[in-house]
Amino acid sequence: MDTQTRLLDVALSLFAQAGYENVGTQKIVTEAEVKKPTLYYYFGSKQGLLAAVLERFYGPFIKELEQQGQQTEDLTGALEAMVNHYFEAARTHPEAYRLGLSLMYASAQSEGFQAMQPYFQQQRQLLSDFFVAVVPRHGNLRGRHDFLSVAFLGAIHAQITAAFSDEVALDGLTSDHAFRTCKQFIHGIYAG
Amino acid sequence: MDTQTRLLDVALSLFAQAGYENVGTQKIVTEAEVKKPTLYYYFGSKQGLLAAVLERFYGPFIKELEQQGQQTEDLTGALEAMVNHYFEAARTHPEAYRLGLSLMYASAQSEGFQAMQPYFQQQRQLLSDFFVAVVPRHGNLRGRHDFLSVAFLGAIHAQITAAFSDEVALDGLTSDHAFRTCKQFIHGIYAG
DNA sequence: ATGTTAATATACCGATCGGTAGGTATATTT
DNA sequence: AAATATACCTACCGATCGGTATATTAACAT
Repeated sequence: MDTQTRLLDVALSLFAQAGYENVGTQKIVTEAEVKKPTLYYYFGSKQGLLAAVLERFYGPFIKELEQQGQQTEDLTGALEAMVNHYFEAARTHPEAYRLGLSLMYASAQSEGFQAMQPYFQQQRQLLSDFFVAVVPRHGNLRGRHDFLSVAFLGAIHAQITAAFSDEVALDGLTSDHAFRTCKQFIHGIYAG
Repeated sequence: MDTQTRLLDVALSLFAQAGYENVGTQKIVTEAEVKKPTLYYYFGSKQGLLAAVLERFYGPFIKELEQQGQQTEDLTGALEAMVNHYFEAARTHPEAYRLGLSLMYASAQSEGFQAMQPYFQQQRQLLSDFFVAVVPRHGNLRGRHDFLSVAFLGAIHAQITAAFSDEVALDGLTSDHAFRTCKQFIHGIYAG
């Protein structure tokens, strides 16, 4: 494996485990078996390294999510597909997803938040656009697309966070779980 | 105002603005107009200071939440009361709430997460117990209390996070907003 | 007046932080 | 063969980190 990739892998792993601010560049290069200037040769700064780590995961993730948002005829189907997309990403790349989550909720001034913010806003915008596009077919959603996109993303994050916190219960993020999460969102708590 | 309180106020403010890991003890004592050993005289360590900051806010917060969870006859009313409790806390003590949120989603190994975890788990337990207690009156919730408590807390956090991120739109966390959040949770997206 | 304790300050510690100046071996291009 | 670019290295920087040994002051009880 080449040096760049090794640095990215190590950085992702350490950032996810201990938090971006708690991982020194020295620890990263030691574990990647290179010296410090090599890190700065490839990524320019610690921030640059974080940006590269995030782009590698969230770039493709959001691109795919965008395509699923196009399908606006079948509301239930589209929502379920999106939840599945999130769950699968969290299940197959838990470190990257966990890191992203922690950065989303970090303080607004922090380097970490600023690196993550673009991806977070893209998701919100994308979901908001989706609910707007869906309005013609579901008139009773009118004027609530912002509220709903926030609620939808919150519902997904909550389930993923819970899966993360219960040891390694990542296997719980199945398509069945996605179905229930989606159904709860659409029909409320009385729709078992 | 006495020295302890001044340290707690300054620490809360700085931790919330920049993140716990990004605030040095020197900055705290400078802003509180004391010297470093004074901080260590009262709180023993930086962690101890954080613990005291969190306890001052989340101690009373959870105690009140616990009382509201007792009322299990009126499901809708109780849920709405709890959402209102969260919203009011976030509106009146935005710094404390924001800090707590950021620590909840921090890496599990980090000092910050470990200081916040007890309060987070108490909330989850409390809500789970509530949904269990409610089952006799709402049989169709059976077996879903864990799922529902996660979803409910997620719904609340999502709305508060959104309010935090849109500049100072804290005023949006009204009882009307709480009503809508609660209704969405209970009846799903089709219940305008 | 004196001893005691609580509450501060001065001055410092070793460790680590992110980052860089400058050099070198190797491969590629001209 | 000369020039250039790539991919690393050794050795070091000033600043800041969390934390402390020790001295001093203020308040109060005896």
